[in-house]
Amino acid sequence: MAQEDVYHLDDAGLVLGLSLGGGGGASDAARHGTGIRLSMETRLPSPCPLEPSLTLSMPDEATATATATGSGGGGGGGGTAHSVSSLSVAGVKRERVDDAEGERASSTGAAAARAGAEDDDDGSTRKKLRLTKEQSALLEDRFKEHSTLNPKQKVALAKQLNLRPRQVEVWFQNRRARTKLRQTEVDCELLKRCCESLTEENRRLQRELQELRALKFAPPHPQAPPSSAAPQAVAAAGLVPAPPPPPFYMQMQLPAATLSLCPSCERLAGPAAAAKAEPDRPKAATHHFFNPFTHSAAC
DNA sequence: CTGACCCGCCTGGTTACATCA
DNA sequence: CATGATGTAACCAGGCGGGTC
Repeated sequence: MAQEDVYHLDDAGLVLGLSLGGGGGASDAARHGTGIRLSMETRLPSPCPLEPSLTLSMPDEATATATATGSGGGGGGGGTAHSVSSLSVAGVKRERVDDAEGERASSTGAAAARAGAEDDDDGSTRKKLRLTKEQSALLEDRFKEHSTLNPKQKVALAKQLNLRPRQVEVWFQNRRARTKLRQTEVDCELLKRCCESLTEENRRLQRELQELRALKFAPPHPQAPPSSAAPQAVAAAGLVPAPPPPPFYMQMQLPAATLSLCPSCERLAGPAAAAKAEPDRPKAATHHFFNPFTHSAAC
């Protein structure tokens, strides 16, 4: 699924581009975000008050756009087809992973917790653990500090929470996914509003262009009052000093790449906060996950 | 130096289960 | 009490980067 719409209005010097993409064979684009991009630029005379240059994209746009030519099928290619068959081997694989975790986790606490978690497991159905409020609160606190954990931190946190390291790992994975989902929802809403604004702006410019053409080819009539539908042109001639209000994309003044949502307080973080670099990420965390908590200035 | 292999971690997507209205 | 909606722990396949040989 990929869609790209580019609107050209050359006579007015306006170029609008909106591309919505995501999965559809671009494996990394699908894996590293929704691939939603919106760009807009105008080509107007420099003294013109309408000089917006807006680019909206997902936080990890560099990765998404740079590698969007990969072969298809990646990501959630698992689907239901494999899931059915994988049920029979899930236990085996999980056991292998847990064994590895157990070896890495030298603490007896983790082993004890693991044994306790599997005590009542009959092997046919997976028991769903419900984390306590205290466990969730501590996990949230750590997630706000860092959205990823290195192995040492993971084991230490698991020990502290009396959980298996694997459980801590899964919790962080799910937490990142939830954060990203909410961020995507926010971005989509923003893009929707922006698109509506641009559509309206496009209509207005089309009308203005028609008016200008009508004025150009109309016979000269010095007594004629200025047309209200071509305010900018007439204003440029010094006749009416009232330009229309700036469109939505100009009111925002924020590149979407720097907009982020803090799931805790549901507020957007500004560009200055997003400009900071996350200092000490774990070694393998090279997937450009944007952590709104370490960057956010909104909360 | 380069390629194959392994390992650990990541992601998006899915499933299963608990909880609640 | 039954049921659908929702949240989330647990899982999967596949990809990537780093280390080793």
